[in-house]
Amino acid sequence: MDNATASGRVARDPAMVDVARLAGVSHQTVSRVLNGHPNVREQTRLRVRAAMEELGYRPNAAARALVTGRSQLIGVVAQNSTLYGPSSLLAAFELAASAAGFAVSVRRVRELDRSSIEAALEQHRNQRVAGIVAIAPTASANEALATVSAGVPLVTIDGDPERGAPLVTVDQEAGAYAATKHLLDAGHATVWHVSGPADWFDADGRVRGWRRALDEAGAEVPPLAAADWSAAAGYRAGQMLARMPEVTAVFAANDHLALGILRALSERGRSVPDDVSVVGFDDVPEAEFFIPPLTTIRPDFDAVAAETLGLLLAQLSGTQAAPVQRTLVPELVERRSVAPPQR
Amino acid sequence: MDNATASGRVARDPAMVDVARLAGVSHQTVSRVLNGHPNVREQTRLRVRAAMEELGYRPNAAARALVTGRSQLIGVVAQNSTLYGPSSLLAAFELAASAAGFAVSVRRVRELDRSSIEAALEQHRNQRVAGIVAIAPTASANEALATVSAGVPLVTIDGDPERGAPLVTVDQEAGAYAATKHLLDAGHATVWHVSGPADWFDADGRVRGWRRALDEAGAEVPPLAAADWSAAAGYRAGQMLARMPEVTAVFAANDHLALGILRALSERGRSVPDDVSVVGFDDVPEAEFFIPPLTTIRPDFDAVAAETLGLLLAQLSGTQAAPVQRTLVPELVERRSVAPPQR
DNA sequence: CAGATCCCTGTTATCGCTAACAAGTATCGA
DNA sequence: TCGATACTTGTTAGCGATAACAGGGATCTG
Repeated sequence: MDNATASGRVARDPAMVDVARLAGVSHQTVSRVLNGHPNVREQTRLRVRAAMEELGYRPNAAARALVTGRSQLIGVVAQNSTLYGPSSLLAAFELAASAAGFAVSVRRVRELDRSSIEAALEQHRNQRVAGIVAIAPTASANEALATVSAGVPLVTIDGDPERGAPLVTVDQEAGAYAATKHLLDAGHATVWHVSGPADWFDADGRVRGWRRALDEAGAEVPPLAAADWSAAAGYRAGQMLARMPEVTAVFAANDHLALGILRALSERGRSVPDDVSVVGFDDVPEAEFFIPPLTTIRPDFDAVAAETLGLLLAQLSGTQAAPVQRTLVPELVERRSVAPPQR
Repeated sequence: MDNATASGRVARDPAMVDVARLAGVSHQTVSRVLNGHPNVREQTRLRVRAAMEELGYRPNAAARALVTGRSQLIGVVAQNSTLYGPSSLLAAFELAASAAGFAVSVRRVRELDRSSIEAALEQHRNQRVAGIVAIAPTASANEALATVSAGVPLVTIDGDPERGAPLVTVDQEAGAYAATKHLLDAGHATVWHVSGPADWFDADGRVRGWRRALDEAGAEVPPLAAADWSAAAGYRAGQMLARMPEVTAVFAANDHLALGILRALSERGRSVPDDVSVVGFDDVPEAEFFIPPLTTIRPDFDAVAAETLGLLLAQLSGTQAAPVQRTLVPELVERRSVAPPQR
């Protein structure tokens, strides 16, 4: 019972053999045309292409993946968060990958713990993804990744540089250093810091950059205000800082913290930047419209995404055997939340 | 040349036949165990599971997809944006799908035009995705979707209710109505509106809800301030509104517009909420820390994601033949940006 | 002009799985 | 006790592509 009868119509989606039959060639020749193999006569190529067009032929990725053992899929493991940085990164990566002809399969995990990450990697490998990208900004996530051999090319974003695995990061320390130095250069005696969650590398790097800038300037290192990434935590920290007259400059670990700090300062009548200067990190699109417009540090997420894809593709093509790490230095964006301290 | 020799080791990843050999059954029985088929003896099931464990067997999704014609993949078409609403929605959907055992393949398009969307759908179908979710909040996106028969279950989010296709939306009109009514109830003679981009359904619905509330109250309908979704556009609109003494209440189409408006008002010395009341839409996490904390409308993105997945799974199981539409009503979150008008 | 070489194309085997059918054993009611 | 009806398992045949090899015709070389 051939359901591809002389009528020319087939019940199922057209496959390679259907195209081959219509074009009067073998399915192998169709395959060659599809994959751009050089040794096909021009005339044949045209005939095959016409047949594909006519039947609305669409290659079956599953069949191809089965025989080659590799799909045109890149797996991503990410945390379930709407934090600006990770979200932007992911969006940028998806766009870059789509442009390169890869689909991106995203697995969100609730927590970046060992078992969640392992499960996510497992499922990616079941799908026979060509490579995996892990957005792993915490220590626990990195420990988990270290114990798991992916079996496929793996690139980590925002991970642990010590691990020696392929990695793309934003240079948090350089950004924090620039932010702090900018405040010191404006004439402040020292700079206070409201930090992100302790187990994030990003937060840690920003603390280090802040401290290094203070050390180099010989400035006193004030106590660290530990927070998380939320505006709420920034507000709480800001309520403390606002009460201390000696606080004239604050570097917040991200823009949302800075927003909370701005409100706390405003509520206590401390003017920004006249009484207190504030610098953030991330340059969220709306930072320019905070009150006042926020001076901040801008990482280039598009560049991070592009580098990540590049590293992954290099591993796929086997060009790159040794692990490679790339670090991107963010830039300072000056707005109106910084001024010299008042006399 | 069998490379799975008596040594028990295989060069390639273990396949079903390897498990079968070790467990002393046929590969079909392994398949049955894997798929939870009922008619397998308990003892056999255990033996097979043990063999799977021992070999570290992992099913090959490509092979399964090839034979069944369907993968455990859900394709998503989304625009390349970091707007809070779509991003949150996507993250929530990814989490829900992961929990249900589906991978989510995301294709980002730069623009929601016909050819981009068609290309994205095309690639999803090549992957033999089980179903597709389109985040299609603009008219052009919906036109494109209407002309394309997906050939697989398709659920649209934020799309055109007129199309009659399966759809999940937030009730923009109800949200906007509630926001506007809240301001009128506070005693304002009328409410001005800064709207989102004209070709978005979300923006359109919010305009309609705003107008309906005004009409019902018999209030004058002031000219519409058309903007996009950005804080920058809000700021520009705010600069106009701040100059007009008769403006005492503004409903912004989203929180970031509201942020820009707040800054513009602040710059011209018009106090919120004393001189002007403002309501936003979205309830971004940091809205509580705007100056002042923003009264806004909160859509439940988790619920939207859950409904979407539910609709898709229902279509997959064939339970749901007729197109179904679900609408979720957002809630008002009262903060401090609304007060009665000054005497 | 014979033999080697290059192009182009076709044939066959295979990837790892599920579907469909077949067949053997156990359980049951008459 | 015997046929009917489970339940459990195995055998065979694809799914739609690529890989490897084979072979025929044209072109090149000496």
